[in-house]
Amino acid sequence: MRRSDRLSQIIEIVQDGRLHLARDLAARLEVSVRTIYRDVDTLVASGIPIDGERGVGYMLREPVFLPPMNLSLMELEALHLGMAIVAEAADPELQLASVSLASKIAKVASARGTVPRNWGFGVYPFAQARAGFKHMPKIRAATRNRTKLEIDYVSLDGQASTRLVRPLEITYWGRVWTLSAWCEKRNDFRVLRIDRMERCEATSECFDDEPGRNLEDYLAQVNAEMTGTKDG
Amino acid sequence: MRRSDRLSQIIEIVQDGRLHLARDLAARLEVSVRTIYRDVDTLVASGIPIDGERGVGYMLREPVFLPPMNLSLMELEALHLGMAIVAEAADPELQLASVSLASKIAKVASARGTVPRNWGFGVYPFAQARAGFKHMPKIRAATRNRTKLEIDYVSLDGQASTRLVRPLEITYWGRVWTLSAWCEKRNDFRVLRIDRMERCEATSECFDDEPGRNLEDYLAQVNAEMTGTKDG
DNA sequence: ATTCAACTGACAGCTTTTGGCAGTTGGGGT
DNA sequence: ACCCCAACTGCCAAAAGCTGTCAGTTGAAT
Repeated sequence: MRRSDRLSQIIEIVQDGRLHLARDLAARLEVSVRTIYRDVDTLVASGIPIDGERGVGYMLREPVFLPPMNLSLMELEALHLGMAIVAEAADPELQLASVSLASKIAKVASARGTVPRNWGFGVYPFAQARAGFKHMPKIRAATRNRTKLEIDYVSLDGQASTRLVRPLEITYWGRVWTLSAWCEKRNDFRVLRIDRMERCEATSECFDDEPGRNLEDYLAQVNAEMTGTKDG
Repeated sequence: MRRSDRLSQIIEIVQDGRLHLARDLAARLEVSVRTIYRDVDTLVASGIPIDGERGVGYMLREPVFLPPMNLSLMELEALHLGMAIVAEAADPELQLASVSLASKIAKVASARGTVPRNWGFGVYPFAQARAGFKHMPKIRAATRNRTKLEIDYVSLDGQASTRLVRPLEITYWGRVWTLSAWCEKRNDFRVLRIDRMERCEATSECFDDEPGRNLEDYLAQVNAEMTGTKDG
């Protein structure tokens, strides 16, 4: 058995929440006690929270260990969404857990361009991630297929409007999903909160990657705003 | 630098989505090219999706890599619940992603006692994970505090009943949450689906760890059923 | 004070990893 | 058809890391 396999095995054994003696682990894995001490050392050094107490034994503090894993973008999104929902819907204990898990993941999966970086915007603490979530499939499909959307929207100050937009990018803000779009009505870029959309219909109207109205230019504009004159 | 550290570093480097030559990696990590080839082999063998093309270079196919992590039981539960909800509520693409993520996690975090192993039972495909979820805090608390619960229950065939139970273990079946409990009415162990509970109240009545009526004996009984005479 | 079991340091022997070398393979360009 | 590039493969000796044994020390509980 390779060393690395043995290390995972130690984790698996210790994971049951009960006490384990180095002696027993040694017997089970057919190595010397000394080696177990060294292995435990290695594991602790790489962040696995094994508590050892003299005269007592070993125990894993946090009972579940997630080995390295690959996620598709979609899976990461599902995870974020799930945590967002649980954070609001479930009982306080689970809320805490989902928030802490989300932050663990966020800390770790911040590869450029995959998870939207949190710009300085305020996060809207009152919104529900679930609200208006029913529109997501349509919006996602329209964004992919480059078809325009017709949206009944109610802005935060209660103003209702109907607009035709070119969906560019869906962004998740921690608790709120937004759609960055080119608004044909205002003839400008707009960020629409998905939970404020009363109605959302796909149209048969397609749109092209017109300069000045595409995602790239939108992002460029946002970046300019962030680095340039910072005026309300 | 240890080998395992080098492996993680390779992942980190390759994660940027751009092309990398073995030669460059070798220079950066101060090892020979030969070693890089071997390392990439190791990584691919352990499931990290690195694409290598002759004459081109290396790239990571899936852009998000989750390094090893420690989760509390509660966090794992939040994750499972979140995936269960997303699997039902969201659009098809996200559904797929949440299911595949859930199975990845399940495959990996299947330590005895932490995540309930999937016995041969049928999984109820029609239920909603969210249904009856409002009872979860009470049930969880009662399970921890060893206080009995009074439950209005409607079985699958429509039979309504009110029972006093000792909550022993909450189990997640992929789409349904159940409570394994000692039922004072039937004087036997019962598995109650949480989404079929109409009402669920904590009582002030505590219970002790009586042999024959505790979790250990319940699990033993289930195990006996699984390994012994397999009769409907 | 004794016991228990986690820990530590040292050293010889063993296993794995590494670098270098000499190839092969597949794709793209000329 | 030819060449070039860079991923890949097999082989071997040297280097590095891992392991077991042994002889201790430490901290906590009894």
